[in-house]
Amino acid sequence: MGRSPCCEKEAGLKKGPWTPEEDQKLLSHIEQHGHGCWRSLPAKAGLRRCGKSCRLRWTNYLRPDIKRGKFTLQEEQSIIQLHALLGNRWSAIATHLPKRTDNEIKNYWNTHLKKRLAKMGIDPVTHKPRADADAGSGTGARSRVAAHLSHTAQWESARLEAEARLAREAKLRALASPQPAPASAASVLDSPTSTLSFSESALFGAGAARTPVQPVQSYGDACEEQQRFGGGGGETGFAGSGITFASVLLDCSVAAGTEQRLLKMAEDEVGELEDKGYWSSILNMVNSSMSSSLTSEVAADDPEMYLPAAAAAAGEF
DNA sequence: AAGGAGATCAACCGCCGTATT
DNA sequence: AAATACGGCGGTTGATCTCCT
Repeated sequence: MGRSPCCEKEAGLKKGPWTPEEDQKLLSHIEQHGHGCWRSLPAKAGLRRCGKSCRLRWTNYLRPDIKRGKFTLQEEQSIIQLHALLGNRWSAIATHLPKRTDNEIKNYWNTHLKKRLAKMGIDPVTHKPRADADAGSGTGARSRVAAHLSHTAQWESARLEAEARLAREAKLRALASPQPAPASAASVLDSPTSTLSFSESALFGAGAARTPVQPVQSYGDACEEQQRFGGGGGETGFAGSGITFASVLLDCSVAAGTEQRLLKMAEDEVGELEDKGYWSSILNMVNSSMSSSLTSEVAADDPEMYLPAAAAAAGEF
């Protein structure tokens, strides 16, 4: 025998949109008793819904700490950056967007951002410029940026490796230290809908508070730039997200004190690159390409100058 | 004003990892 | 160790809304 069921499966449960009456029942029940076991909640609350439906309604709509309405530019930037870093891990992305649900972010990505990136010539899945987006481009800055983009595949594999490594380390740390993470830290890191563990959140920097990602370079600028170049020019937009992607990755490594290992890993990953300046050189390239057309808030030429900013920003990530 | 097309978003579905027995 | 429940996640659907002709 496995675990005993907390409630029996029931036929004839209601589906579809929730009525205000149902919302009220669910809301008042949770306010009074908490949700407890979702499976048994509908019966207790007098609802003819399955527990799953109740949980979804609560987490995506009824929770008081949910922000609704239009996404701000900064939120858009954060989503794009985080998507480049994490892929379709909506709950993980939601962890870094206070008061936004994973469902809302997912919907916004699918209906708005994906299309916008595609319009800018960026593949929304890989965050790399589409092959056809280069056709007809010829300006110096854009060519230079395009030349740098071959590194993105290396970035991608290095990123995945780094993520896995940091997750492993976080898990080991959690196992090594018997005392649980402070409740405050855990709670700040939780998103309204995500149950992402503290150890997983540690991916983004040990002890980092959960605040929105502070973009180093404005996605808005990239959009403007894209408009200036016209619809086909995706490279600039990509460079815009690329530099923040770089900063995000560096932020993680600096904050977690793993930059040396990350550098080593990157070297292994990109065999043809020989020295530890790999990440710095990428940053340099991206920065220099950006500096030709965009005003960057980071040191454009010297990656060493960039690092303190990254370390400072790590606290925000 | 009517109808069609596209956009939006709440909700469902199926799968997976973890907890429990 | 195996079986099962449960909660959570990401993908998808379909009802509704908005815009265009």
